[in-house]
Amino acid sequence: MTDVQEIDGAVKEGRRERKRRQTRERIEAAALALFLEHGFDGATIEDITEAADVSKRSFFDYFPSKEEVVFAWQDSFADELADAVAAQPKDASIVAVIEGALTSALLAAMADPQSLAIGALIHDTPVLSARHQLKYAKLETKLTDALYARSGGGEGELLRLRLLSAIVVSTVRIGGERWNERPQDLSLQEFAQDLFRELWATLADLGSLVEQRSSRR
Amino acid sequence: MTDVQEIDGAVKEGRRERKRRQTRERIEAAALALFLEHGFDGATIEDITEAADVSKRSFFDYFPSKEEVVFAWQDSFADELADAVAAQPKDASIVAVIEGALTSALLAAMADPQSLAIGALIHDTPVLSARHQLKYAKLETKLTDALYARSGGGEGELLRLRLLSAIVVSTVRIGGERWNERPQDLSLQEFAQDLFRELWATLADLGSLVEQRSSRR
DNA sequence: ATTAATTATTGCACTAAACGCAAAAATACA
DNA sequence: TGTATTTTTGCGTTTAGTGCAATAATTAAT
Repeated sequence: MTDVQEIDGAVKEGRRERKRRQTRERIEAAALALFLEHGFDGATIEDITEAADVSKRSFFDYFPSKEEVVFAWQDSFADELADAVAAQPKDASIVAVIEGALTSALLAAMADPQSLAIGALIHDTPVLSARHQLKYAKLETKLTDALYARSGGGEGELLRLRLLSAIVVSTVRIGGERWNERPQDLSLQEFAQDLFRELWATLADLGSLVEQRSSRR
Repeated sequence: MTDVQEIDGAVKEGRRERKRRQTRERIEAAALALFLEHGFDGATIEDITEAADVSKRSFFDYFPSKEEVVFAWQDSFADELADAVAAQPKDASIVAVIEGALTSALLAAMADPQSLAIGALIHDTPVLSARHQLKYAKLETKLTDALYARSGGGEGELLRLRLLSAIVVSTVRIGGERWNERPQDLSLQEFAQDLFRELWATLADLGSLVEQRSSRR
């Protein structure tokens, strides 16, 4: 008789997969702990592999670089956001879609209590900051794709959706920065509400400013 | 008799400063040429220093890292933009200020014929892409500061200006990507005009969308 | 259970980036 | 000319990251 097999249509993880996942988690945990204690540059890969009890060489079998360990935990955010966009009611306006999807994705992502400490680590490690910005760029393209797939307009729509995505992602980024800086007297949910309120208000103001301008011509 | 001295209040560069500048330029030119020929990773610092005829160690006396050579040439853009913002007429609307300042700063920056090739280099070198995003982040804060200094509103204005800056910088970034991708049948000036027209139109649309939404409540 | 095929882990050697330090060379100045 | 200052260099060291081949663990087949 073979080991473990399908149960509900999906293949269950055997010893191999399980061990691999455990090792990966061990490395990740050791790395984050050391980074938070000694800073990103203050912890070498050897320190990490020693703490996780694997060879230095194996580290690179699990993560392509030292930086990636830091960002691995939030790799799924963009996909979750895209799913949340697709899950919004079909007749909702684009504004409502964004606010709904973003809020739910954000609440899910910020559930991790470590996220604040990691945010601080990223904030004061230049190379991590740079890498972090890339995340936002990817998030932006994913969001654009999700919105485009939704309201399947023509190609002319693409630039606008791209701009809209950029605006939304920027809002998230700026909101994140504020959230990390300020003493939080608000719940995350309230915070997100306020942030979006401010965003929509700003857009409304800008919109009317622009209207004035073009009508004056 | 001493060497060279003041002429119009400013100290002129002596042999030392001149040589240092020349060496810096030599390294920069050699590096860019090699990067464009063999890719960023395909050219080692030794290759560069050999071509520039300086010791490997000296490289780091001029540039803190290999990456910085690529970005050194555009270090001044953010400052030029800030200056351009300050130089706009006092009574201009914020929309006009941004369009005017951005256009003039962009035209100046894109004058360098190498900028396109460098853009391509950055585009397909992940570590450079990441670093490049940081540039936009810095640009954003500088723009926010410049706008804030201009229309010296209260602190409540800050978040809005930050959002606006983010929107504008995103527009520039997306525009830059388009500019690099597409075959350019337009002059940069026309291109910038079209881009801003699209931005303002998008903002106007969004603005009215948001108005509808909040009035429906 | 034994064996064969996969896959994971490791050790070792190697390249290249980046830093510290002190000697040597170039430059400025008196 | 001589002396102080700054620049350049050489050398050694650390660390990230890769390639490769040997070894160990796991799975699958007989």
